[in-house]
Amino acid sequence: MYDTKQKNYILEVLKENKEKHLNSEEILDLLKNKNYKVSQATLYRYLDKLEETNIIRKFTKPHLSKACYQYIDEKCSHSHFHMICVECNKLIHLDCDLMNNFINHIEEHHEFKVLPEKVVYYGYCKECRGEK
Amino acid sequence: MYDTKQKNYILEVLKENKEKHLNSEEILDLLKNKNYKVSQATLYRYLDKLEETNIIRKFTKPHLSKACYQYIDEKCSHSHFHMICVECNKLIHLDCDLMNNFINHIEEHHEFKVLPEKVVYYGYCKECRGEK
DNA sequence: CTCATTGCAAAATATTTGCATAGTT
DNA sequence: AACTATGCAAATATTTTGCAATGAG
Repeated sequence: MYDTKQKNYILEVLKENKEKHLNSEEILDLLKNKNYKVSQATLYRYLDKLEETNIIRKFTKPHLSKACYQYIDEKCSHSHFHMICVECNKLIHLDCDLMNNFINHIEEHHEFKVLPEKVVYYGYCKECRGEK
Repeated sequence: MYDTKQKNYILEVLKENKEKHLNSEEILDLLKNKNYKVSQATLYRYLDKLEETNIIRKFTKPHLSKACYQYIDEKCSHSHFHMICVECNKLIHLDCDLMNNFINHIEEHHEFKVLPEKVVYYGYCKECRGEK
């Protein structure tokens, strides 16, 4: 696989936004903001390769039409759950000590190995609960 | 919402395949096999309604382009959660006090009201873990 | 020089929508 | 009769592909 500026641009933007779930459009916007010229086709082609080689993670959610992508940082990516507000669609990261207790309990007592990175809780965020 | 044959056809097929994740095409095929005439538009429109009212669950997976749908069996009316094996696609019901505590903890300490019926844990079941 | 990569536009895929007709209450 | 649901085809949204031109090694 040849090393090209387009690939470096894409990786740069993904690394700078480790904490976010970016869809293709958002990535293209971020690239444009930096005056990096990358076509949509190139982006999709490279995202596929990055996912295959486990450098990024691809997310699809039932209520979102676009797929999202996130750079995998061993330090943080594996250690949190995601919560999505069904009202405002906000994505919230849940960092919680109890989480690991819970995962371990399921593994030990219910014989199921939960993949934490795939956990998404749907519900109502602070703001949207207040509005009701 | 009026009661129509198309809706009954769709529900019938979904109920008969409770254990499976069906995509729109598969549902249309099953309908066709029974000589039930339902258009694609009607199917999508009714699937949306069924999901909104929590009669079926919609799944999207990063490696599948089409969404999948599954009837939620109401025979277990008590509160429980779902686990799905990413290897064999098996759906497992999880009845766990710790889980309820955890959900309550999130509500109290992380200010997010989780919708329990939408909780799905992805991971590896007993059998599929053994194979590795 | 060879072959991978890119960009463009067109195609493919999946889902949604407008509208006239049919069906339900 | 009033109003919802359906089917068709067209529209939309997202992603993928063919192909000629460009760039990397």
